[in-house]
Amino acid sequence: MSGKVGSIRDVAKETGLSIATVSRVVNGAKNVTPKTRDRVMDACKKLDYLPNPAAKALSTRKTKTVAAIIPTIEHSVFAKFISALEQSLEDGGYSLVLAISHADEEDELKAARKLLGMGAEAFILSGDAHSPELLDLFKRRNVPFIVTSVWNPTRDYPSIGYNNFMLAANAVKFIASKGHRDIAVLHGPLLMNDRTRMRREGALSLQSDRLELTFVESSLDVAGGKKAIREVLEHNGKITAALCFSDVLALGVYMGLKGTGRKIPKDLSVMGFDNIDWAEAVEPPLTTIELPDRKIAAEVASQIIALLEYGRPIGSVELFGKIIERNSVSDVTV
Amino acid sequence: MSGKVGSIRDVAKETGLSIATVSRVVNGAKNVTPKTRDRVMDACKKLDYLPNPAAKALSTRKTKTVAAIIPTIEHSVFAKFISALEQSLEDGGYSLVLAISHADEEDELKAARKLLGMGAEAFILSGDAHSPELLDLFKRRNVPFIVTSVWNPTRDYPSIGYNNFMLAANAVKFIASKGHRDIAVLHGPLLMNDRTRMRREGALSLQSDRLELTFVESSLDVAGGKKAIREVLEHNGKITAALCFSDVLALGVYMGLKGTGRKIPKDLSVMGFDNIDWAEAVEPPLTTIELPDRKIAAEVASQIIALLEYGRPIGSVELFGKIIERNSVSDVTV
DNA sequence: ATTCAAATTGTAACCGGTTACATTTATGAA
DNA sequence: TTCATAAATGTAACCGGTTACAATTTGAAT
Repeated sequence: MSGKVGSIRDVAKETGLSIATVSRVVNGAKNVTPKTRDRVMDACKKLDYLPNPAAKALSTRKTKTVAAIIPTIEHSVFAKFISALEQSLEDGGYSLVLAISHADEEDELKAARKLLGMGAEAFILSGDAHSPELLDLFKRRNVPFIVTSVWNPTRDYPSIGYNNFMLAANAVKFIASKGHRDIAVLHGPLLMNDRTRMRREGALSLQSDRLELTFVESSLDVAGGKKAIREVLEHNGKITAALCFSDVLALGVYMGLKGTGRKIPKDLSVMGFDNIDWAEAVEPPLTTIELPDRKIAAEVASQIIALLEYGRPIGSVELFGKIIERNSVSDVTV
Repeated sequence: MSGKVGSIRDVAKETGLSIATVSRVVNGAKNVTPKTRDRVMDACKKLDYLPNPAAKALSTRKTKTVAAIIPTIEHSVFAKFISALEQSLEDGGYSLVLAISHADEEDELKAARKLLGMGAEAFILSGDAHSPELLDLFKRRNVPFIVTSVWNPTRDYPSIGYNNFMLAANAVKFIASKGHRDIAVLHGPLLMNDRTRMRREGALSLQSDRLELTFVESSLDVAGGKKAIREVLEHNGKITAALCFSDVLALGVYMGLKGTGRKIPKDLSVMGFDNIDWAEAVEPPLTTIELPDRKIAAEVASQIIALLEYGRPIGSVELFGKIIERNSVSDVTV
């Protein structure tokens, strides 16, 4: 399709200079006369010259491209993360290429092969469950990668994220501190989602004879939360609070209560996870945990760039969530 | 970083064959002896060989990469679109590279330059407002592109999407058919968003002495819808229905009504746009317009591939929205 | 066994950049 | 003016694939 596009030799011919000189000015080398620089720049403009990326990548062996593989882009947490990542990478002169794994290790592996085949220089993975084959592939080819969303210092590769176990434990503690003794914990699918699993374990670690936790798994959407809260309330009338491992589930709880006569937070306290953009606008405003997704993205980008540009090794870093207290969880009314 | 990776000449050496033959088997040419094929494949596996994409792109002048520039990824409509696009392109052997324009023509132009510099062979743009410089750049370099989300057969470049003017007009007609005469129309920022502008005009075209439309602009999020509905209801008590050009605004309306004593749909009918995944789960279930975003993505992908592979020219295509009637708009109670 | 076309494999040029090294030009001190 | 040195520019090899064309092998027919 694309018609003839000017090459560096065309520019050289146009200016009467050599391709080496053209290359120098295009790459901003300092040792060129201002006069020649201008001459070349004019010719570039005139010929509409853009360096051929393939040629450049071939001779420098650098594509300035990093890959991210995420389970889905259709959840705002990931969308926000990707958006921030793209921004940070861009600022550092790198491009982001994206693939979706659908939370499937096989798909992730296939995506990684493809992205490698596109020249990705480093990888950003999500979560803590990856096929051994993928890890092996990275090791054999010496491809740097970071795992995000989770923080797990026990692995031999770097992870940047939060401690899901702690986050959930802290949320439970917060609710318990309001006097709640019977708490429903709503979460999305456990299968292939170690983030959710870690949160569940964190909550579970606080279970005791003074604190009864009822776990309900549902699809990770509003309909799931709605269905889940209705079911659990029907079977267990003592529950006074619902902890949702995702704000969309919390919205489901809001909707599930409509028409039941129960009010939030008088009859049921609800707490979310993520601090999604509408968490404050909902009625009553949702108490939730703000996750530092943009910060993770920035940290990931800066570490990857530091590695790729200066060989500085990547270290794991833990980032912390913050409870945003609004009006959806109240002291238990005796 | 990456350690030595095998090149095609290494594989040739390993097998004792020539690089041409290796290239043939790697690319699945038919005229190779099965025996040689196996020999090469084994060596590839053994040496962990992956063809260098830059070299391949350089000699074939094909990157198998298409670019999409979208205003934001943080709205589910775009996220869904991108997800579907990635899928369809992938199935056709192409990769998607993504950039975010923040609904800014300058950013869009910059992104396009960068993506061109990454070797994108075709572009997918969103909406109908683009800098002339960008259009000119594409024309000069003969880069194929499609505009999506909108359908506008008057332009000299192809667009695949829906007719926003008609969509909004139909929505207004639908609400009016239930007997409503005073309708609030809530929409996001008009600035830099021709989709919203076209919808507004479509609604406006139905304004008459029998049909009073009150337009309210707000930020495109739940908080915006909430604030907007409260304001408009305060100033105009006759309003019996709210048409929201986005489901998130509709959710804002739901929230805005809480505590005011007004009920949906008894006191206020509300209709959305998008049929977002939770539209059905909300209480009462939201009547809205389903937009064929996945279908657009599939259509866009298949046309782009047909062009890139077989030179088949791209044609504009109009896709239609569909009103999904649930329980949030009712006949006006006199 | 010989011949010849068809099938397989090899050789080498080319894609469009970068860069080490060689060459030319500019600068300034003697 | 002359020469030493530094700065600017040029030459050509190289990155790792693809592919036209040449060379070789295979196999069927005579």
